[in-house]
Amino acid sequence: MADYVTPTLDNDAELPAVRTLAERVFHQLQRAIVRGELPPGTRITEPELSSHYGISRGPLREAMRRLETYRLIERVPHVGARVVKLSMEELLELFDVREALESMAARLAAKHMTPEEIAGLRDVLAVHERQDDLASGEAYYQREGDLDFHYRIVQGSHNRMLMTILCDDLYYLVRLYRTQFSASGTRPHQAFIEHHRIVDAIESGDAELAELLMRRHVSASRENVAASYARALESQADDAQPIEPETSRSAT
Amino acid sequence: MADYVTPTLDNDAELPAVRTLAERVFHQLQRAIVRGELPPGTRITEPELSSHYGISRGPLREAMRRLETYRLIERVPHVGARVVKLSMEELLELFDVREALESMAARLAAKHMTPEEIAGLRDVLAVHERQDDLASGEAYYQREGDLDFHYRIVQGSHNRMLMTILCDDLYYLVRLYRTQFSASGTRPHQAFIEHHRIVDAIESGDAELAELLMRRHVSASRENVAASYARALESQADDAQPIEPETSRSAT
DNA sequence: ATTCCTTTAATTGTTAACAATCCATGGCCG
DNA sequence: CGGCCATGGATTGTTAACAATTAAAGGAAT
Repeated sequence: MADYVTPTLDNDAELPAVRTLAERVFHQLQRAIVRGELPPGTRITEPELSSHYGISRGPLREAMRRLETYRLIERVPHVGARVVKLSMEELLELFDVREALESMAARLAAKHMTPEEIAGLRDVLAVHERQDDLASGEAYYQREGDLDFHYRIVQGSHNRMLMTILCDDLYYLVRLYRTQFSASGTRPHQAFIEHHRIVDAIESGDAELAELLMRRHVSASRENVAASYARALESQADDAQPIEPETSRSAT
Repeated sequence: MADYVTPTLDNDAELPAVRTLAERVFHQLQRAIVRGELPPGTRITEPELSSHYGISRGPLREAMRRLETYRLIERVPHVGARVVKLSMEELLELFDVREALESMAARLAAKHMTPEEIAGLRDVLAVHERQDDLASGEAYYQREGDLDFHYRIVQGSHNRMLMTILCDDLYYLVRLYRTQFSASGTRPHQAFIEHHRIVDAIESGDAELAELLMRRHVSASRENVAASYARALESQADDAQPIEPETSRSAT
């Protein structure tokens, strides 16, 4: 619950020292969901999973409850659980939350970040630039780097509650969105420029500016996603596939 | 997990239709903690509590895990759980988070709130005013009303994720802080004025202004708490009682 | 007397069996 | 032929016993 995830790619070595069966299975299930091995909407049944992972239902239920708190699955009493099915509306809502929290984080980071932390942030930017030179097409790793950048600023806020909400509670959800909507990681170059400006503002201790820039940065990212989604909808309208009935009640 | 708590005082009738033992015990424990019947730092031991509530350890563990997600208790694997002990630093951190999220909520509310919702908001203000006339000393219920005001605006944002985080995840924590720091509910009149201005901005659809005013409102509340805490520390310095050693590492 | 180790009691983690609830299938009646 | 009710299977909720880990108490050696 309080392990402040470090997002340095997901290496198989499960570093967070798993001390219990429930923890181990939680990590395995979490990875399976985020990677898409358990597609959204999949029914999760306790006997099946417990036998699959070779544990009994007790620890499995504990793992499931934890998945529920991270909003990766949804449970209904006496009925069951399913892998969460994300909608574009919810993704845009998440962007609003991130805009509010991360701009606050940038403001606080400008006040509280240490010189060492700022140096580390510059290093991250340097790595991005190098990767951008090598393979500007390989947007996947670069997006992981984007996460890294954002999380370092959150850490720099020195606000534990902010860290918990952004880097702990919402971490898996952000990654799940990324895989489910196939991570339309466009506008990488513009993002770089914005990152640099944010760091400059933080380094000069200009809290107001850092906040404003981060706010615009997240907002621009939101609009970018919304636009590319609208485009996808249009081009989809030409094809045969209509939207499946379950999601057709979206326009509330 | 998704029951959008209605904060209309805590009547004993447990309305959220408790369908399971774990749920019932969760509510009982939650209330006991928020009311201070289980003081901060109290060790929670499973055999003791399960026998006290007349259930077995299974459902109790589920209730405890839920308490953990609401940050009302803290667990350490193989060791145990304790009721969370709040510090002033964390309270101020919580205010920063609320400032970020609630100002965003006000902005969205100005865009999305329906006339009916706005009318309901005005009703809440009217009730406050009446209570203020009758008993301006009775700050307790009035503070509950303050919660009601804030939560209606969050509902008005029509952003489910915002609602979940503010009205669900952070709800109990806010109430716990209120009891633990004995709810220094000062400056009620000024708060009324600010509430009115916020509603005016929302009604006229001025998102920018609503956001700014809510931001200042929460920020002022934060400064008020910080100031009265500093005052309390001063007057305490004269008395015999020094701060207990555990919290003396506060000035980081 | 203090430090280290051993042992022991208590608590948490885990398991498997039991009970209650839900959902779907199939038959019955209108 | 369609809708309602009963029945069966499966799944979740709950329980109690078992295993593993931890922290503390007590004794031996330096």
